[in-house]
Amino acid sequence: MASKLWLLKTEPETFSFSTLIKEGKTNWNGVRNFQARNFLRMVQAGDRALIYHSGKEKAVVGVAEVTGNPYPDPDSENPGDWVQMDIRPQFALESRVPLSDIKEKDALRGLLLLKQSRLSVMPITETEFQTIIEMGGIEKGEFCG
DNA sequence: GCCAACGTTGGC
DNA sequence: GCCAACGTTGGC
Repeated sequence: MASKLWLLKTEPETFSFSTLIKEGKTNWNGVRNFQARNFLRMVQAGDRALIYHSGKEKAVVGVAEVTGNPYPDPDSENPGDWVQMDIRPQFALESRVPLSDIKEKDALRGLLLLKQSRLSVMPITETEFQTIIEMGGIEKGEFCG
């Protein structure tokens, strides 16, 4: 099964990539948006995700790996309806990629983030993923995909 | 601080 | 089922 690529959005004041690195893993939960949930259900173990900081930062800061398939979020009123997943940090970008740079890049014009900034889980293409991490100073092939 | 986009709620 | 009002989020 080919692994998929995602972009996960978080408020760094609430949860940041550096916290993820410090803790070594986290439980990605609390998604209460139908569209985001539908994407989250499509995530599978081994998928990778860019981590984007919204708010003051507005930049992609790193890459995380999904360590297990999504499972019910016990914090929700209807645990059957909502899911969560476990992720771990893979690597931080050498330089963060600000939203302003993303907007100027032709290859990233179709990025869902630009149209629906409120979506907390969204799919991205291989090209978009590669483009962003290269903008972040990571050479293609520098990590094991 | 403001506005745009989106989601939710409630009246009809 | 429609739509207005309101709340939330996020960017500027």
